[in-house]
Amino acid sequence: MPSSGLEREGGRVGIREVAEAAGVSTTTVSHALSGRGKVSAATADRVRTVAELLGYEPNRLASALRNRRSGVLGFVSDEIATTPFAGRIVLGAQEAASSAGMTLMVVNTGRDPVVEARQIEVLRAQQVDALLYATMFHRITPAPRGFASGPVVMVNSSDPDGRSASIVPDERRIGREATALLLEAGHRRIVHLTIDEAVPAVEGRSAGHREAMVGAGLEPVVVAVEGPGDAAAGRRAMVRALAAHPDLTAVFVFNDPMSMGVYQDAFHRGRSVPGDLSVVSVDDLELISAQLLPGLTTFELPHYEMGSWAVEQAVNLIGEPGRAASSVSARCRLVRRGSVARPRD
Amino acid sequence: MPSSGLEREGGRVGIREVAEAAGVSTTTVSHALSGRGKVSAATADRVRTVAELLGYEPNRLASALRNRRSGVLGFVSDEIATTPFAGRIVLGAQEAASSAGMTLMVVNTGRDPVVEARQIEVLRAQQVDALLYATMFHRITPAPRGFASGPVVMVNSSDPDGRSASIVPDERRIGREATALLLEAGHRRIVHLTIDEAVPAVEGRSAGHREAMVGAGLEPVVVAVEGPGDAAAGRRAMVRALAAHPDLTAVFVFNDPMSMGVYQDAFHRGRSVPGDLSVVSVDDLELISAQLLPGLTTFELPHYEMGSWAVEQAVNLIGEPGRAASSVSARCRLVRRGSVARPRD
DNA sequence: CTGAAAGCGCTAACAT
DNA sequence: ATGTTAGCGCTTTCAG
Repeated sequence: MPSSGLEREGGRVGIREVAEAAGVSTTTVSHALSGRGKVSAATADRVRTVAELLGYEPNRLASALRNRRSGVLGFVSDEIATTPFAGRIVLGAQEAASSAGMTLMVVNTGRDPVVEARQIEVLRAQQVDALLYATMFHRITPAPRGFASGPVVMVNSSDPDGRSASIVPDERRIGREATALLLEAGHRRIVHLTIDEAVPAVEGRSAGHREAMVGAGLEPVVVAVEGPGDAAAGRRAMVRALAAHPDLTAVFVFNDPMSMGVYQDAFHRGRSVPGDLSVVSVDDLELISAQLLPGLTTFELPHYEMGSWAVEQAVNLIGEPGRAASSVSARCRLVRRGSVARPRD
Repeated sequence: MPSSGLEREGGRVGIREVAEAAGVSTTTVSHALSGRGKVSAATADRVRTVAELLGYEPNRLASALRNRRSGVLGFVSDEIATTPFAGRIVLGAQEAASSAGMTLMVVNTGRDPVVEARQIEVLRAQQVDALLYATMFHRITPAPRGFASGPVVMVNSSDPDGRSASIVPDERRIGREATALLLEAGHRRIVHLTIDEAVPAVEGRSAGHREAMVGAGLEPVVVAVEGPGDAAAGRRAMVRALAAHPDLTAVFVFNDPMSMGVYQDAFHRGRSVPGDLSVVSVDDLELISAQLLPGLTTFELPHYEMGSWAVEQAVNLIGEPGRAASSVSARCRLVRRGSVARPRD
């Protein structure tokens, strides 16, 4: 920050210039600045002052080359532009990396295996110390091939054979807790609106729902429509649900876009949320959940936390080859807005 | 990709191992692989084959150190987690960088000047060749201080004194074209719904709207409510607009979240979109625009294009100190969905 | 057309 | 406590 005017006396100032100006060797400068070797407090101080005065800034490339450690984490994501999910993961990763003195190098694969391979190669060439492999939707997918130079941790996806560290949302728990919320509000005629894809998010939430219903002595009813899980799917699901169960009072919806469709259907029928229909959802896409009227009560997917956990994990694993790779399910926070109430009857 | 099994004969394979295996010097390998020096076709071929066989991968850090060019672009964004905008900019930047053989190092400032300064320092220490400075909302803001080692290009924001290269959306044109669209559909009683913030997006769109209205011999009417520009603001604006102009047939809305509020208001009044009310908007946040019923006709903000343009610009500027920094306004594409129709009367 | 050698900026044995 | 020195892996004069 201080612009002493002394900076850059005819060229970039490196450790050598500092050494010269302080009247010591480069070794001493290195030691003084890193605090590693033994340097007298006096010289250390002088070196630091001189360095600051000269506006010295270490060249991390040079030290990376020497240390065989770049201080850079490779972040590969399958998709970055469609939802704010990617941003939340990146942000979490970003901030954790920053606290660990590391930086993120971000690449995107667009879910193309060829691009993925090429991008991982780029990251490897940049000597990244670890690889974060993030997917925007919870999936089970093999860990990326071709990165052997350090730990790999998967974010929002997991390895079929659980060999890589990974963190995913606890889907089943979401299902249980969402249903419990409705149950506690006094609902009995609850239906779960979802899509029929064989992915962990669908299966987990559904399983959790069934579990909670059965636990309450109720018959679970699940309406699964063809995906993708958007507002149109939500409308279709609602139509089918009401056809079969005209007296339902609450729905647990797979995700926020579908919930938006549920609201649309309710409006068209002149039924009010939450007066005539309570809804709990999953995602907390604020663009939807906070803008809907009434606000949507929904479980936040823990993208930020998954990103930061993954970085912490990766950082701990760097340099410890055989460390146990832990796989974690993250609990999801409920964001209460206005879409759940006691049933009328 | 080929796993010959010969790779890593007891350690990382570098240019030296390749040289040895091919029976030439490291110089020749370097020349052969980069195509720069003069090497006979035969040796060049042999070197390439051997390199591939050994699974050789250049260490970009080493070459960066030597070349004083890292091949890395610093990407600093003010906010990355709330909208998909950031993702689109990053994606555009990402892909352009990739085609130019460069990589992106992403940092986030959370709009905190202290964090910003620190992050830029980190980027500088990583020897990034250029800096991209992106904001998620179009603003006028001074170019970042403290980066003198290469070009800076601003994305979605511009320098008050226009010294840095920058690209922003052509807001005024959006205003003109949106209004023209409504005019062409036959509307006359049009109101512009916006917020009262002194930012280029608000002012530009509004100016364009007035221009188009005046050009059509109509009196422009603008309803600006207090921000932020969310669904609630859209509802408030709609209430005020209808109070003053009960017979309006179309609205040009500042952004998609506000348009969502406009839809909500219309539903509550039992008026249909686009039957009773046409709406044109700006953003193309697909989470909203494609999920509303009917789909929202809206101008897409050119985030992807801005990201890629910025990278191309930066790449061209690297190594050309005194090059002219161009500032550009990007035209925005209209995405037609179902929210505009001819007026009833 | 090919190779020897210097050096990018930093760190860490190994002296002193 | 401080300095000498040898590299990290690559590129590039400059000689041959």
